[in-house]
Amino acid sequence: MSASRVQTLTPAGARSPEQRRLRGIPEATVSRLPVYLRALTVLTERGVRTVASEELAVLAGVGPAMLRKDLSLLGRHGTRGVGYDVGCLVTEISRALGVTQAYGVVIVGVGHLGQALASYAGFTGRGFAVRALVDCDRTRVGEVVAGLRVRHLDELEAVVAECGVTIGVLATPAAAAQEVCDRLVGAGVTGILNFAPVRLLAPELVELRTVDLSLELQVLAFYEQRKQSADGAEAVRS
Amino acid sequence: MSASRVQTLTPAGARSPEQRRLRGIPEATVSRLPVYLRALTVLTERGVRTVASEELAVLAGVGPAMLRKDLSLLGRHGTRGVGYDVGCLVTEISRALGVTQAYGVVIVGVGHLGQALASYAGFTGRGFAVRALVDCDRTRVGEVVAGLRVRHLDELEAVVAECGVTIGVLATPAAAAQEVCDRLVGAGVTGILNFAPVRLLAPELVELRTVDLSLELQVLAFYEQRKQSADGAEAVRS
DNA sequence: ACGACTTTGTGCAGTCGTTCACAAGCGCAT
DNA sequence: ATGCGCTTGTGAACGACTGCACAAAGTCGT
Repeated sequence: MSASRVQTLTPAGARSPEQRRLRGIPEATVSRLPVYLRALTVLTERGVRTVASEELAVLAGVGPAMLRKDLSLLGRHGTRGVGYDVGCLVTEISRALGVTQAYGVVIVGVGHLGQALASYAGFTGRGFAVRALVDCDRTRVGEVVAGLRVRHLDELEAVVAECGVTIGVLATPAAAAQEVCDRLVGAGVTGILNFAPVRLLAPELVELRTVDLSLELQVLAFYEQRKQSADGAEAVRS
Repeated sequence: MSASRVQTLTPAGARSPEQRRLRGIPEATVSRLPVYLRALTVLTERGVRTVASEELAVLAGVGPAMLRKDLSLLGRHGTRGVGYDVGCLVTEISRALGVTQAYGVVIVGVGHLGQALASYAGFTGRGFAVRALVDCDRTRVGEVVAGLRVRHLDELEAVVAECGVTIGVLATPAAAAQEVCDRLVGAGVTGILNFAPVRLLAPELVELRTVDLSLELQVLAFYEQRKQSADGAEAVRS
C-alpha cells in the first residue's frame, strides 16, 4: 500500500468544517454569489437602479426565498416594499466575495485554453488582473498574448514576485500540473485554479480548486441517456 | 414588469424533482461519477486490476463511505474482502453515465476556447466525438482545427443533420449565445453545454448546462479574502 | 397624516446529502 | 472444512440546504 505515504499536503476539498463555513456564509451560498453578481451587472448595464428579489431570482435562476436568504447573510441591504438597490448590492456582494481588491493572477500554460482565459472578460474584470503569462515552450516566449508578453516557466518564481501575483491559474497538460502547482506554492501563491484534469495536492493553507471541462459534458451525457430511456418507455406506453 | 412574458421555455436548473432524480441516482452522485471514472482510468494505465474503496476514495478526493454508497447505487459490483474490479467498474460507470455510445458533438465558436475544447482529451475520448466546428467569422471558415474543417454558422442546421450531432457546445461570446442556442434546438440537438457567461433559455426537454469559467475564480477569491482576514486576526492574537 | 399595498427578512419544517458504525460476505491459510 | 481477517453494502443518525408562509417594515397614494 503506497497510499499511506506521509505528507502534510491535503487534497482539495478536504477542509475542516470551520473553514468550510467561515464567517457563517455557507459554501452553497458562496457559489451562488457570482451568479447574482453577473445578473446584477446585466441590470446595471440596462440602467436599472432597483430590483425586487423575485425579478433578480428569475435572472439568476433560483427561487426568490433562497435569494433573499442568501442576501440576508451579507447584512440588511434591501428596502421593504421596494427591493434592493442594484449598485449597493453589487458593492456588497463584491466585498463579500473579496473581489474589490484586484488580485494579481498568473496563467501558466499558453495553449488555447490559457489564451482563452487570458482574454476572458470574467478574468480581466471583476477584481482580477491577469499580470503574467508563462509557458514552458521557448518558441512561444516573447510572443504577446492579450497584451502580455509570454515568459518562460523558468522565470515563474521571479514573475510571481515582481508582478505581485496571488493567484495561479493552471492551464497546462495534466502531466505537468502537479509540478507547476508545487512551484507556484513555493513562490508564495496562496490560491490556485486548476484546469488540468488531475487531482492535485497542495498545502492546506493554499486554496486549490479544480475545474474539469469535460465533467459537465459527462453529466450532460447522463441526462441525455436518461431522456432516451424515458422516451423509449414513453413510446412503448403510448 | 416584462418578466411575465409568456414562454414554454424553462431556465436551466428548473427541473421537476422527478426528473432530477430519475432512476434513483441523485444529482450529487452523478456529478461525482466522472471523477471516479477519471481516477479509474489512471489505475487502468498503471495496470492495477483491483482497488479497495478506501484507496479509490483517496484518488477521487471523497470519503470511503460516500464512494461505496455511490457505487452501490449502480448495483453490486464489489467483492467483499477484496475490493472492486477496475475494469468492471469502468464499464459500469460508463454505462450509468451513458458514455458508452459515442455522442456526436458540434462546437460553435472557434475562438481560443472553442479550439481548446476541440482538442481536449475529455471531449474527444470518453464516448464523445467532436464531429464539427462552426464559426460565424468567414475568414476562419475552411481552416482546419483539430483535424476538422471549420464551417460557417449558416450551415449549422445542415451540419447537425449530416454529422449526426446530438450535443452542442457553445463557445461563443455571450451576446450570440442565445441565438445559437435557439438554432441548435431548432436543428434537433437535445443537449447543450454552454460556456458563455449568460443565462440561457431552452425548451424543457433539451438538457442545458452552463459552465462559467470565472465563477470558480470568484469563489477562490472569497476564500482568499477569508484567509487574509483570518491571518490578520491570528497575527493580532499572537 | 394615515391606510393599504408591496416587499423584505426569517422561523420552521421538510428534504436531501453525508458520515458513522456494524453486520454480512468473501477469500485465504491452515 | 473451518476459522480468521479484510472489505463491501447499508441502516440510522446527523447535519446542511431549500422552500414555505408570515410578520415586520417601508413606501406611495389620497
